[in-house]
Amino acid sequence: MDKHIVADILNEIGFYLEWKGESPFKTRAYENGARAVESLDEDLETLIQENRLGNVRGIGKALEQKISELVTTGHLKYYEDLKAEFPSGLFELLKIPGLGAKKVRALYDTLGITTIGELEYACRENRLVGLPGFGEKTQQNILKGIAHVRTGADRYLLSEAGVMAYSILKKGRNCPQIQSIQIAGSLRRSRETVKDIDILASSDRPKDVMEYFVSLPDVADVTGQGETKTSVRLQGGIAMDLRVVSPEQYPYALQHFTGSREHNTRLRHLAKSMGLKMNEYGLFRGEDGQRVSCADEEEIYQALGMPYIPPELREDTGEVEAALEDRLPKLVESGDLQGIFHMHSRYSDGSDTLMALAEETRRQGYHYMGISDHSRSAYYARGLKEEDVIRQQEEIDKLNAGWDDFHIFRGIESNILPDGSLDYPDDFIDCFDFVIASVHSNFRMDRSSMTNRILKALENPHTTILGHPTGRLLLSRDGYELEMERILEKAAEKEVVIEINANPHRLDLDWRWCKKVREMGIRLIINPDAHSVAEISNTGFGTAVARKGWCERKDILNCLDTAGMKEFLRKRKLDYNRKIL
DNA sequence: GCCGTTTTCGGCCCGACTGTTTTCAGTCG
Repeated sequence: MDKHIVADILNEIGFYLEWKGESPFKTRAYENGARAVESLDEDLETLIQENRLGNVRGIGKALEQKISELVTTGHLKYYEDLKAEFPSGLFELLKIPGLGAKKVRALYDTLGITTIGELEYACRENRLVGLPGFGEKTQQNILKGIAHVRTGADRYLLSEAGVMAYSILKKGRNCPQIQSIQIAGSLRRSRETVKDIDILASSDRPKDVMEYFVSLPDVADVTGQGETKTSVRLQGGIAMDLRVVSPEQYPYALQHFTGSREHNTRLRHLAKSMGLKMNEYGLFRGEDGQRVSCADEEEIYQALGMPYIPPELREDTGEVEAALEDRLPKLVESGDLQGIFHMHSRYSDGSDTLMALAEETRRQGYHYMGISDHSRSAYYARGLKEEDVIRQQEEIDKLNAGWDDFHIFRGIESNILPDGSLDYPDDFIDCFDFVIASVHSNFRMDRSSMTNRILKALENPHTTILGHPTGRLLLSRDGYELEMERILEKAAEKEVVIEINANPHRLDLDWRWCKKVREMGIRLIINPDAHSVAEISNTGFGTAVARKGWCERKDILNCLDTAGMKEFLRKRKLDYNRKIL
């Protein structure tokens, strides 16, 4: 059972318990449990089988038992009994911004509302006005909220949100009252999708700054405005929060608003145990309330007895413990990448020539690129027939002869056919320097068939890289069902490299798995999956994923220099030829 | 319901903003 479903059910239980007037700490325990499950970086079923679920922070005996029952049997009696006490639909109402358990209950108790449709009707009939705790404004906001929920756009790709955020940031830098300004929140942590944009600024004149922002043409609607915080919705539909603090408060506020909430909660607990109080305005000594002076985030972490934790790691997945024990990874950086693989040219479905791709890649400071157009069965993408491959390789050889500081590797993105075989016969496929094996068809196989299909591709000695391992498209398509642990074990055994596909719609492998992959000694490669010159810069999103996945330079194959990469690929082919002899 | 160098009971992170209220509950992050 998918962990997101389990988390939803725990949240739903929390909602019912709150409704019933249970202890707020108990309802929070369910919500914390839901978050803990949501952010697991291991397979839930494995954790249960190995009896390790109870070790997860936030999951105690009771939740362990309930989650186990739910996952192993597909049912949870406690939940089903509880749910039966309530009309269906109530939980859906929580999706509307501004509605929580208390207000939903009030709507039900007074007007009998159980669905979003009924709620909308009641608002249009003006029935909410006059209810205790409700008024004209609340009713309007609920209608707006319903409209927004119906658009379905509650999350945005990192790339999309990033573009909008940078545009705002740029304008903010033109505001003379602003001293410092920076993107915070999940965007700064490079989450693959974000719900909103958080911008933090420092100024001695916060009011002017607020006014400057709400008057920007990007702002479609102001949803809240206070002395230090303004909330707006931008033209593109995404919500943005702007916080303004004083220059002295800025480092603390940056740390605070970068989050994650879970990371900050951990830090505040730790601070408390050290006799300190921590909030967005500072780190304060308990005895005299004096601020511990910190010039930047680094000094805040130092004051808490640990080295600086980069934003990408601040997800409460062990980074605080690692920092305290001084075993944080030295994260890979964009400048560490020496070259990029997985590029499509006009030979298949790319829009630029080999020459154009090579020139731009070289211009961006890389020393090599790996061309991998689609293989022959990819009709939809004009996959290469054998004679096309030969033609392309001749062109590559010619181009390579013209450079001494750049190299094009000759590869292919081979479809993994439904039976797990690759797309060209063995005696032909040997002509490539590398092969990226990817699934592009028959996504709806059952878990075990899909796993076996990919395992077979990994067994194939020609497979150098496993491309976009889950096939997910963020916000539109879940990845195919597969047993990732078995895939990874096989990749480790066969020394197959796992791709971090940097296309912002994919970001696949997910960062939550990357940590495990590197612990297993498997190498990852950050690939743009570029179909044009413009998409070469996607690579940066892949680097962000690698950083979120705790990866160091040594974990990433394309940190090898040209000679190292040539040697790596040559050795793999040698090993293969030895095996077939 | 969870958790623990204050450890098996007794706490549980912290603050901003809104809308309704006339001092604060609810929601959000």
